[in-house]
Amino acid sequence: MSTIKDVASIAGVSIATVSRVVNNGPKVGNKTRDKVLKVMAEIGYTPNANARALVKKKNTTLGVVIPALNDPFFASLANGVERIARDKKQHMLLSTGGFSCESELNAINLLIEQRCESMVVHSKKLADETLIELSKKVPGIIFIDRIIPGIEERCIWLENMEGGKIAARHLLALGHANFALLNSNFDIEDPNLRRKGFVETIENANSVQAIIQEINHEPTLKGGEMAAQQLLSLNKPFSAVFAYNDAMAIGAISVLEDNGIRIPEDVSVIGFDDVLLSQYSRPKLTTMHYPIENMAENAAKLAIEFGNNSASKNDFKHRYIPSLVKRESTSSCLD
Amino acid sequence: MSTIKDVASIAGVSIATVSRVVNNGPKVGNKTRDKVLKVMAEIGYTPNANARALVKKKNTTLGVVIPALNDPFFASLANGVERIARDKKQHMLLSTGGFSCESELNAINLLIEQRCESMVVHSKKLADETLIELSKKVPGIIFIDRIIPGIEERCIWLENMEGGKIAARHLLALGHANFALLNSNFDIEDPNLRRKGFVETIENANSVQAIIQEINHEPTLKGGEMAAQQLLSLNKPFSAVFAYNDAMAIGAISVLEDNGIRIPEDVSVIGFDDVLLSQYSRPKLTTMHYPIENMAENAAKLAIEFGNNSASKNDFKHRYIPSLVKRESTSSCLD
DNA sequence: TTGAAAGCGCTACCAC
DNA sequence: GTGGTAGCGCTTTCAA
Repeated sequence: MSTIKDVASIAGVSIATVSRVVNNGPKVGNKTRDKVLKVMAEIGYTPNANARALVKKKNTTLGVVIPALNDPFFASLANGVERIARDKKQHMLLSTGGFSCESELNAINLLIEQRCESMVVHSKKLADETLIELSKKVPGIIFIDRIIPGIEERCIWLENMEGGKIAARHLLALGHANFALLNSNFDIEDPNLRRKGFVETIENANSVQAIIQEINHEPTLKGGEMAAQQLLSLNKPFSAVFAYNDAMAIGAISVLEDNGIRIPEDVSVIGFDDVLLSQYSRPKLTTMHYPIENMAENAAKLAIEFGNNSASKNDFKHRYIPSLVKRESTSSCLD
Repeated sequence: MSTIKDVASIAGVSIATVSRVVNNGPKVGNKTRDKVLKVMAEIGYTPNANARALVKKKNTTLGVVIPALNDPFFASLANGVERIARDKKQHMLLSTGGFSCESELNAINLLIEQRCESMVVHSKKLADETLIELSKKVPGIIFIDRIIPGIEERCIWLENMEGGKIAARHLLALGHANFALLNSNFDIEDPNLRRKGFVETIENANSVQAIIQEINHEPTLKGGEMAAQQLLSLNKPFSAVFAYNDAMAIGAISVLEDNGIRIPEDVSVIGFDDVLLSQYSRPKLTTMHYPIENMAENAAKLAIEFGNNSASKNDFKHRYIPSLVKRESTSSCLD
């Protein structure tokens, strides 16, 4: 691949001049500029971003860490970040962190090696202290979907407990009293918070004798199916299901329907996340809207500002509340 | 951020020695190694990948270009590439190419600037000649989901026409004679090829008087809804629908059902791609399986081999044929 | 086993 | 307007 030297020598100018025209620098004669441009086109010169980053001590690369790509929730996250990257003429380096401590740390280190000045990181496994350490080392790092005491200004998060409460209130208002909670078995905070909000709200309600059966599984379509199967085998009555996410909800619905249970006539189901899929499932899924794409956009903007040391502190929203999207999978309890 | 010099001076050794321990180089005394390691940990040293890439004239970065992230089909593609990247200890740089010539070229150039030695590119808009030019400049570039005459060894593609044929044969075998083709209105080759295979097969069949109505829309859920709406308003009989992709198929099903048409009792619907969603739609979608993740993995391996000049030509599969996945959305024509 | 030094491709500063 | 050149952080000879 050709270098700036090649261009310079063919065009008969110095590399300084070539650099100026490449960077649209000022003070370049028109004929010189044209000549250089012509040579660049002829030999197909493309500047080396590594060399540039090295001398400028700065990248045009925005890093993202998500657990995996093939999950619509994380795809939306990445998509939000990507949009901002494009807006700000940055590139996006994506690194998947999987679901373990080590791989999350690896993914982040990779971005640091590339000297991404800004990064949006979705980490659930790493300890608070590790992340705080990291936040000191990398000024432009922002943690999404997590709240870390002490560095809240570097975090963007959703109030999971609120989500549980809102879902419970909705189901309670519909007259349900026998609940099933199909929760994630991942060892992270979110399922606990959602459960807490859900359970507390129900227990504080005056409905006599509300019961809640909880079953934990992988937060996937498959996991939802298995959880529903298990729920059915328990053989206890329930008229409302709160699933950890839309995937579980839809998996559960499919098993429930296969067993002759009508949604929402016999059982109401509510999901979480509001991924695209939930609008197209049958029945359309009632769910808690998680504004992840919007959050990701803000995280990316914040990361870039922090990376530039230009964070304007005040005008950023860090805390988001999910909202109920009422569709077709929930209805009044007919018992 | 600290550099190799910092480590060297604190540890009281030369930068050459530090470099050796960082790279697990040979011939480093044990105490020296330990001392250096200790300093690195203390000051939180992370090697600068840009500097490294500059001198080695080589990256550990595998580039990918896809149109967008928030489409499950492309997410699968990226996921396949990512898996191989991880296997081969490479990083993945993702660049979105959108749906225009300029943005596709931008996306590719970005990867070239970063000097990715290997890249998997999904380009539908750029001309063959441009891509051939590119393939000369970048030895490790592989084009996925496209076949470019002259550089077939650098391409991995699916036989779209075959897909259309197989879908048609399936529907014909079920006794259908009145067809609707809900095709993509994108100006690329795929919809044309799928149509060609579909239409030819039907016309060559001996069924008297087969009719095919074609409607074009965006290849999305929304587009499928609109296409179905339009189809209904045509007021002509049809008992089988071949959609450009699963999203359109599912969008169409939702409109059809809203209009009291039962799937598959009244109308059979077949999709294309076999994205995860199609397993969980109701009814479960009959579709053409597009082994995109597998293709992407192979593309990534190929890209890495070509990037290393070590392409072992013969043992790579370049041409893929879609296969029918029979689920619940198609059945015999009862008319 | 270790160090000195050249040089990767580029930007930015200083001369002219 | 243009050229010369130091130096970004690192790897890799070559010597010692």
